[in-house]
Amino acid sequence: MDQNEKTTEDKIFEAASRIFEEKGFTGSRMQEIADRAGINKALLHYYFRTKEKLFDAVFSKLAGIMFKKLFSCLDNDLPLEQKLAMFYKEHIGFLQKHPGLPAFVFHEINRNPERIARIFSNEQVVIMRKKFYKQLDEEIEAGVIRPVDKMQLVVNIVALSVFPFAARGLVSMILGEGKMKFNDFVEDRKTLLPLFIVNALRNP
Amino acid sequence: MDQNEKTTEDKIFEAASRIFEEKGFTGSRMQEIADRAGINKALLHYYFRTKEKLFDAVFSKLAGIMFKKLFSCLDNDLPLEQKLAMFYKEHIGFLQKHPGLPAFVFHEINRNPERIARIFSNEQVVIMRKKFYKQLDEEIEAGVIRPVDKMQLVVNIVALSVFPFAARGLVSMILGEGKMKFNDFVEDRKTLLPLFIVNALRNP
DNA sequence: GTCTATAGAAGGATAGAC
DNA sequence: GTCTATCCTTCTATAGAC
Repeated sequence: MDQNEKTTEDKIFEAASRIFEEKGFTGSRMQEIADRAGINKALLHYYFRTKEKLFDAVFSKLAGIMFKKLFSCLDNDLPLEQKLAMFYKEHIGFLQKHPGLPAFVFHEINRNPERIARIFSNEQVVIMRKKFYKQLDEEIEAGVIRPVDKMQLVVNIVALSVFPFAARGLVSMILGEGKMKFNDFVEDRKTLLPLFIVNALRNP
Repeated sequence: MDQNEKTTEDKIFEAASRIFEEKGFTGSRMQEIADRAGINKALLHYYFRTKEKLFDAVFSKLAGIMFKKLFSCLDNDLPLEQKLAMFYKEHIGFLQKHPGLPAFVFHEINRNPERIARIFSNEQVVIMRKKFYKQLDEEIEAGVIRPVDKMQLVVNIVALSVFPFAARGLVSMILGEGKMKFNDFVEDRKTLLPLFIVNALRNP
């Protein structure tokens, strides 16, 4: 396929992804999606019968990307310290490319909690958790880190990378004008956060 | 005023707060607000001419409550360790009573960044920051904690209390069914997080 | 597959009686 | 202040020509 010859379906899907991610389901208009895709409304309905179905397709894709990235960043055989360094580098890098994703996903999950269950097969979580918990247990056993509640730790780790993006309107404002300051701020976190966590876990 | 004799304006305001917080501006319907308030649509417009104005009133109030609480929790003369213990106890306690507030505020700020500037006078932030930064500098000077980027630390502290609420649909799902598990989970954080932060800041 | 035109429903807002 | 009735715009969705 030629690079510049996207199918109409792809153009629609990309347009819808941007609009939905930016404005949410209820804030988005089919007309605006059609305009951005460079076609008319009727064609939207020809490809994806309803707004709901179009949204479903987009949300599944975007939420899928987000979770897949999260898990893949934690799924390797590095020792904890390197794993954290790798995680924050990769994960914050990903979020820099999709800064609106967390707030979008969180908002839409609140609007319709059932939706997520379809996408987010618990198996992925269970497997990832099992593996990562095992690693933590071993490092606790070996005395590398102090004993901790593992679920709480996972939430802490993720919170520290995701939160600034979920709240980026606020964080940006406090940091001062311009996208650049926000980007520098999260860039720094790629190296600061692994240290922060490792320190928090160090045995006394 | 009698306890059971709320004014109509109050009934509208309370109904609107619940609906807007749950569904956001674009997802909320004036009809639904009227129904919950036990009146009809026309009366909504009599009190708050437009949906936009009604939303403005609600958002200012709710966002104001959220920030005021955040700042007041950090504004005391306790030494760092006690301050953190107090902060998480108070702040998580507050969020337990308003679990939908963070996602709501973050979403609406993205939808309309100018709105927040009107509410969120930078003065509050500047004053709070100055005072808290001074305390951190003193504790660094005294060797109680290691040198850190203070802005990054503030974001970390807030991220750890707020994130589980912003993402509570997800966190709840991972924890398993039922509100109770989520509530237990965040309840534990009131005592775990101060330790986590203090450890992360300890001098080697 | 793609368009124009339009049906049909929903939602915000107002007029006017009481 | 509060209600009923209704206007008018906006939006999703479809019909039908090409």
